[in-house]
Amino acid sequence: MTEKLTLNMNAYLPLRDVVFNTLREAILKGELKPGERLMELQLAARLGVSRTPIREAIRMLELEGLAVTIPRKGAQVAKMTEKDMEDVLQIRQALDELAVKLACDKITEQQLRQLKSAVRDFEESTRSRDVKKVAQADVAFHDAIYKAADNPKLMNLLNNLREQMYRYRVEYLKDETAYPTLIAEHREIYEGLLRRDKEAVAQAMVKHVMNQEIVVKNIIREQE
Amino acid sequence: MTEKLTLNMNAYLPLRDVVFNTLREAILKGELKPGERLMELQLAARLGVSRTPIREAIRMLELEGLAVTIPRKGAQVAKMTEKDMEDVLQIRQALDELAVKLACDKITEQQLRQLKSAVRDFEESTRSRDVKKVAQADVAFHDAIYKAADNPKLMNLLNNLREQMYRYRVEYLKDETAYPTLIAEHREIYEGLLRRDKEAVAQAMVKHVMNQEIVVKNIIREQE
DNA sequence: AAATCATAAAATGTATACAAAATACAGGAG
DNA sequence: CTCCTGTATTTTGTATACATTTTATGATTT
Repeated sequence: MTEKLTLNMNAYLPLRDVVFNTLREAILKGELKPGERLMELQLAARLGVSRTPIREAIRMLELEGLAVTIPRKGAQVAKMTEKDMEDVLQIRQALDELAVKLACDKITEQQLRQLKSAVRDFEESTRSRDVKKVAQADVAFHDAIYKAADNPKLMNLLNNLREQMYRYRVEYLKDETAYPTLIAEHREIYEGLLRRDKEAVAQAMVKHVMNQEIVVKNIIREQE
Repeated sequence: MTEKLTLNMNAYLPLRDVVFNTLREAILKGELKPGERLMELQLAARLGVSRTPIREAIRMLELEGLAVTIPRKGAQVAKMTEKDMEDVLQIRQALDELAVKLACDKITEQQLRQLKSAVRDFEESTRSRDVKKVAQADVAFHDAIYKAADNPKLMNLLNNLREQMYRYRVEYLKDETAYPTLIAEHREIYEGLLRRDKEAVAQAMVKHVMNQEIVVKNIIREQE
């Protein structure tokens, strides 16, 4: 529990949002560890604000599944067991399949071009050896598909699910031997969308998520 | 905006939770209408509490998608357009399909018996002509499947999606001519699970949700 | 009559104070 | 030494006060 947290003071955004973003980042980066208590007074002192915005930010973290609070006992950073991860990945698989199927019907020519360059950017990023960059490029690829699916609620859910496994995903992307497979899968998905071959893209996406599942589960097992 | 709201004072539950439940009910029952502003001071006065628990309850309503807040402008009851409803139903379809497939693998003998009686209860409820009862029995049927799927996060999501269309669902269940179809579909799903025929249950469930989609969309169109 | 601006009223944002509950801790009993 | 138990401390829950922003009002101008 280091003294790292600092607010990214954006004059106008309500403090609860600034605090929320700060805590969210800290949780995703692992600075606040799973199971760690989120004590209002302490956080308030560290961030130099009152308890009010802290409390509201915590309610918002619950919304994202990043914190769990027990009445009159306080909040802690959400823990994630292997089973939890399996559960999340099952859902992601179903929703990613849905997203790519919807995208198949609705994607525009322009969005196809954007997706193509996202595929290319991802390939390039893997050559940079910068895991953070790789992760970002991967997010961009999937976001392009989500946008094409034209279902904001679905996009929201998927972003949220992705966030819940962020920490493990970063670990996952450190394994450079996986890059060729990932690149190939991205290409396959892109080409399926280009041909608007719904069955093919659905299958490719399911495979893509399934591969992640296997690796991520291994990572969790190793950690224990 | 009637003076209806009253707190169900449960001595121990934090006020934010009591307020949350109260407002949630009011929104689902239609006492607080889509687009209506949720003003803290006013709600606080009506419910006889301070603004603090109101504010936290509003944050929690956002979590459920029942309220939307704009910084420095306040919260309002979430509106739902036909497109929103379509989006929700697409997601529901995918996740209900997932749930029933998972249930196919995991459902126990005991849970099968419970599901059977849920099917029977639903049939009986339709004879009662009490829409509220019918809705409850329908919820019980689906919950039995969700429980069998053994994925709490999935159950959570599905309950949440169901909640978001509660008002329309009740309208939907007022149409008695739909009952025979519903009963037949429930039976079909149950029998598929009994045979553990994954393809059959998935198909039956997709059909079931699709039928709802058609009817609910008609209802929305009529309202406009 | 419509538009604009100044001012007043009301609403949200934040901090703080006090109450109630949970936790930690020390001392004593067994 | 372990287990209670009661007290002190910490933490959460709630109300309230004040600051800031938004919204409403109404007079004034065109």
